[in-house]
Amino acid sequence: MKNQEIAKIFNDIARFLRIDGVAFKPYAYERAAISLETLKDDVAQIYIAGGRKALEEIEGIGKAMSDHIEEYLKTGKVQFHEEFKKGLPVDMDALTRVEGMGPKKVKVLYQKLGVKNLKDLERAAKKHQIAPLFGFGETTEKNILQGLEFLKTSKGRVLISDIKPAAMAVLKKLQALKEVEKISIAGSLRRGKETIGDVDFLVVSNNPKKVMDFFVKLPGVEKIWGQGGTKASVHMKGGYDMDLRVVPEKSYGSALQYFTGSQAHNITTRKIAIDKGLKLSEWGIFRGSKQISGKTEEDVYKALGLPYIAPELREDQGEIDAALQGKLPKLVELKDIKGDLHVHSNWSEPDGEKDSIEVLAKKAMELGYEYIGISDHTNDLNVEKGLNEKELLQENAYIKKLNKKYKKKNFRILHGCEANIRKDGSIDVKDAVLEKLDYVIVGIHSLNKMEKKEMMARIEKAMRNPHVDIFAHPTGRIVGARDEYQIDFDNMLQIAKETRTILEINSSSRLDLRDLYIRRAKAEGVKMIINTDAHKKEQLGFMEYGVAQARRGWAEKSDIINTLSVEELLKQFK
DNA sequence: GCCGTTTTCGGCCCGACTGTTTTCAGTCG
Repeated sequence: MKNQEIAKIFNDIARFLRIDGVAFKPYAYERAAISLETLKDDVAQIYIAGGRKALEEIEGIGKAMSDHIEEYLKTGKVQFHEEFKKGLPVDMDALTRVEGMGPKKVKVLYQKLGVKNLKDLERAAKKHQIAPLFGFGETTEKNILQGLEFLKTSKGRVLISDIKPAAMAVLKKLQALKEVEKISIAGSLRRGKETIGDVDFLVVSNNPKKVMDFFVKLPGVEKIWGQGGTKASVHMKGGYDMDLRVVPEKSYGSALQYFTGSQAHNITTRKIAIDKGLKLSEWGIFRGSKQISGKTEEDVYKALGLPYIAPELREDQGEIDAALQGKLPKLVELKDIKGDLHVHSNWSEPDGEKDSIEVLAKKAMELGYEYIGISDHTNDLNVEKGLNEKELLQENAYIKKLNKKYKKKNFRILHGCEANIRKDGSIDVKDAVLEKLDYVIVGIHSLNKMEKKEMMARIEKAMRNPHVDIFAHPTGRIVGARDEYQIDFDNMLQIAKETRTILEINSSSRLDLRDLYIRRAKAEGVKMIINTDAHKKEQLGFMEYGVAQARRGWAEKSDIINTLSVEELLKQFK
């Protein structure tokens, strides 16, 4: 989609305008960029269908913005943007990634020292050319070097499942301190975002110094960026930062609300406060200089005339309007999940690291599940020694036998498979065999670079197979590693609806469907299932990340079929 | 540049920190 490309240009323009000291316009360009980024339709299609008039109906898009969009769609460029670039030919993205470097400093360093990229910046800082410059100084130069150092050790944004276990371990240790009265994780981790920049802890304490001393000496701390009266900041060996802030108890709620974000959500809540003659900050809600709220998050939202809004919804994506109208979804929860149907066993790799069906079942029972579904790969998947049809039937017989044992434990093992969708849309297992299984998952595992039309025909054919129940990782994206296939998601939803195919929310590093797609699937009434795609018993624990993604997609219990009892679940399958 | 059940003109979120120009600009979250 062109949406993201144009959004990037608008963000760029905003930055250039800021450099020139233009007031307010940058804000308008940023708003337009956010609006495009989160738009569900392709802006090119909108333009084709409704012309400029349709463009101007988009939130934050007026006459000038629609000029730019039209120009980009016709020529692939925006002249207004090109002019700016000519005036400041630097790697702005990289340079502003250095902590403390903003657009204006970038401009000064380019004009005075010819700094165009990170290498130039490092050279200039090491030669002490920066400190003498007007508006800079010794500390700024030192901070730039430190910022460059951090960039080298930083992994950037980290996948949530790579960081949350470590964050929870730290949380537990802090919780155990008697000096800690209240504590919570904040930031994007609390909102359940798929990638996390850094981990934020918020604390109420009767002895902040002691808590912070403990924090900076935690195992895994590689470097202490800073430690003050109310804030400590450290860099971890894992390549990410953790921040700890101590706040007064009377501001705990407003601070938690503030540090949880998102920034866009905060801006909107603060505007609501202004409309009510109030002022919202991390310190509380104020009427004049008098604090009227702030001890808990519930209080803060209440003072704004809103019900509590779950962190996963706080992205300024319509949650405030929904809250005002009393139409917030009742989000699905981890405890609603009754089983996991995308699990691989050692049947498909006897000598590998996978666990036996019995071990997986035991783990599922420990998680409080009522069922587990074994879905090994099939014929085509040589990498994972996919089961052939004979083996699949043997596995089926074995599971039937096992189930007799589990019956008195009120637990059931379901038998499925993760079959492969071939190039032509056919399935790599015969219908006669598929028919014997409790359910059938299909997925694309090769030839994922097909043209959109071909790819959609392939997917449609697979979903129309009368035995196919679940479409695994439907868009093919892998967070931070691979973009989605060339697909038409609206079309996919229509086919899923028509064929009653259930779309998977895969909890592994795929996180596919992603949040915005989940929301669209829900809107179309397409059912989904949250699976882990576990290849080891520990990975059954990934479920929480799929649930977080589902919640970010506004999904309710009724949208997710593995919240059903086993009898009801089986009725969902063809 | 965009927007509007208090506005078609006058607003655009808020506070902390840093360095330095000692009153405020730049940056961050």
